Amino acid sequence: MAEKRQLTRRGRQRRDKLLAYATTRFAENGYHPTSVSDIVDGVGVGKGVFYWYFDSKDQLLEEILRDALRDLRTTQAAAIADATDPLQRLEAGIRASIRWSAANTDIIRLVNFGWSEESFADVLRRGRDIVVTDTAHLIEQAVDLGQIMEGDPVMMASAIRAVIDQLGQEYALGNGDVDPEMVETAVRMCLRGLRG
Amino acid sequence: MAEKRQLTRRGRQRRDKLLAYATTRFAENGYHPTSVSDIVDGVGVGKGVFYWYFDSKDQLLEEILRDALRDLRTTQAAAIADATDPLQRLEAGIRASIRWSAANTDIIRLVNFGWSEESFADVLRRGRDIVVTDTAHLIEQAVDLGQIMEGDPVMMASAIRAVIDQLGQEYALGNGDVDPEMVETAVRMCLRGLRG
Amino acid sequence: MAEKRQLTRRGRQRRDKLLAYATTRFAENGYHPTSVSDIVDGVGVGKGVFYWYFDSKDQLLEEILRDALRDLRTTQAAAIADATDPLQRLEAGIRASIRWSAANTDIIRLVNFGWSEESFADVLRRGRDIVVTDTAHLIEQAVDLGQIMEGDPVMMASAIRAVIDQLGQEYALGNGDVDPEMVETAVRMCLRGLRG
Amino acid sequence: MAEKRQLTRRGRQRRDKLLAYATTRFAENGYHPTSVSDIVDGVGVGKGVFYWYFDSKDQLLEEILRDALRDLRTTQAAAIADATDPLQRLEAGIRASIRWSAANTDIIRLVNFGWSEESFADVLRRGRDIVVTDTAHLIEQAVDLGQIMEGDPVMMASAIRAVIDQLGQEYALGNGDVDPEMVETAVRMCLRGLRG
DNA sequence: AATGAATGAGACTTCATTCAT
DNA sequence: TATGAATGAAGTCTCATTCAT
Repeated sequence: MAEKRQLTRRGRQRRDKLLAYATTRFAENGYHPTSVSDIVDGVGVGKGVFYWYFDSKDQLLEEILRDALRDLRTTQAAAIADATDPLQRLEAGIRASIRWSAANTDIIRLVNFGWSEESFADVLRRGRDIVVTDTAHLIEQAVDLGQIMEGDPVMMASAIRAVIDQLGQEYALGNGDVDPEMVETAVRMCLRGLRG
Repeated sequence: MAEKRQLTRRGRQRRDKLLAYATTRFAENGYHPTSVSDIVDGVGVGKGVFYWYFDSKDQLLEEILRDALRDLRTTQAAAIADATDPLQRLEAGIRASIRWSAANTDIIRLVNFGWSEESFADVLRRGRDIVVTDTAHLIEQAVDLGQIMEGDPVMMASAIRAVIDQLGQEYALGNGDVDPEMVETAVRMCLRGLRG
Repeated sequence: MAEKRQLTRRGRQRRDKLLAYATTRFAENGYHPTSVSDIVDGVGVGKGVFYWYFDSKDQLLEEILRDALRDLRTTQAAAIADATDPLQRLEAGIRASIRWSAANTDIIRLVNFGWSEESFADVLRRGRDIVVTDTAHLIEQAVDLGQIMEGDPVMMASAIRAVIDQLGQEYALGNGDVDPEMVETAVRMCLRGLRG
Repeated sequence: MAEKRQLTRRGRQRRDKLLAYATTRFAENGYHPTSVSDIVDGVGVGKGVFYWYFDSKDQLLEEILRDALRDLRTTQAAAIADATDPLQRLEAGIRASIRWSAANTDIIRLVNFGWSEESFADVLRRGRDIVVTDTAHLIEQAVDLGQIMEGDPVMMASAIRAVIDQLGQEYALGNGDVDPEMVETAVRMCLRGLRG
């Protein structure tokens, strides 16, 4: 219901505010320790507002996760559009992902949490499979061209994603900036490792 | 209180049983969704027993995490004891870690969860710093010998750990076995990436 | 406020639509489980409209009940107008009541519910006392004429009403029709029982 | 769960106390207006106690209704056991039912309410069918013996039950006593009406 | 030692009602 | 007039923890 409600501009703003505040609090405090009351108090609205815009607390987190993974994928797609060489596309994707990761450390934390409960893990599996599959395709192409060594492309893609998330989150400088050395380290770890 | 109690042999068995069952349930179901009642019902004891052996549910998880990280460190130390060459010690450590990871997927899930709440993250930070520092030391030695390229050793160690956890968990075959190809992929991704 | 508002023709139609829809839903679903939102959504108007026409959800039910009892009394009065003999008037009243009961099973259900909460029971007491008193008067007259045996007329009237409501509701055939055999059974149960 | 818990004597007493208090409050105040808090506060226990003994507020009412109908049936069965003549058994049953009705006005109110919501009506249908069927059997036998006039026995049984409930509730004198004149009126209304 | 009944704060959620637009 | 966003009190229910037995 709340899902399909037609929102006015002000409505959409409120919803976004709740979404943003909840994301921050969930990441800071943990999902369960953060109550719906905390959220609405923080935004300064009544408790009913929350349920006007969202079906439930669970559904809110699912939406945060789904949106985030969709956003990541869009970002990656845009980043690799310019290059044509698979290896260059791979590198561009990695760089974009790290930046995204550093700019969304809250989300990374939430994703980490999400894997710990089956209902959220379902959402994540769907979303992550897409992202990993995209990368795996590039790897396959690079393998076909002899650019990188053979091996299970999905496994490699998975490892790459792990490095990106970990470093992106751990070495974010705040306000979305990234330590450039970290980006180079990540790229190097991934690509030199892949090269034949 | 419960921490220092002197336990009989039967007492220690009970405690271990609770610990093991809780680990499994937390990993399957999530920490918060698993109630203390679930745990004691599953083990077939009364609720008082739980609070006889543990101060609180939180403290139980902290103990699980602490024990696990200590166990991992011990395992790694044993694995690298035989070799003397830093790079060989690194490789041995990676292989041992992956096996450990695959044999303890439950724990990896719990660790993932633990990072999402500050009180548990504290415990993890302490434990993981040790593990990562161990690896970083090896990397430094290898760098000094010119075996691998220069760079922030802690950052590299962090990336390695990410790959290990991810692949170890994702490609565990059940009952602690590991896909050998996966181990090779992980080692290769880590080491070739590091080599000059 | 809403009580005395002067309504346009369209206004009255809307109000009646709300009244009718609410009656049906309350009867089907129960009063409390049916929310004001259910009602306005079902009629296809905004929530403000509801509070334009009714002071509250409670007041709406009170009005439904009051209207219904008034309608029943009017129906009965019309039905017994033709006859002059008390016993014949009684019988005519019973027949009319049963038909009304069968045509208003929704209302009977709501009346049943109404007795379970004091504020509605107040309304019902007032309305039902009138109906029962009317019947009791007829009984008194019949007793005076020796047509039926002596006894507390109010009590007898009360029993008659119980039979009518029960059979009327239970053996309604839908769309207001009544099983003729049921009417005869009811009349017989009431009158033969009364006769000296 | 709560359903099957093995209760100590003290446990059963507590449960019964809650059951009794809830019945009274539901009857006085209405089911929905009476909150679980009202009940536990009234009995002077914590809120968790309620959910230790009952699965939900709904389930509690269902149990009240089921127990009551079972009790009524038992009472009726005991009352008619002595007589052998169908008509005498019928009369004995009516007298017993009225006494029961007068002694359980709270229940009658709750039953009335129960019919207004489908989930409770289900329970009632099952319970009442049994009671009505018992009576209908006696009627059939009496018809076979030519003691009362022909007609749908279930319908007649239904009408009898309506009279009993109505008069029993309305003319209860408190503390379970009954106006004897009322009992006679009820018996007379029912039996003289049935006689051929 | 052990049990499991009891506690009560607090979680999520609903909904009658109000009011800005 | 009409809408539907907003309010917030109140409802049902859970669960970590305590404690009498």
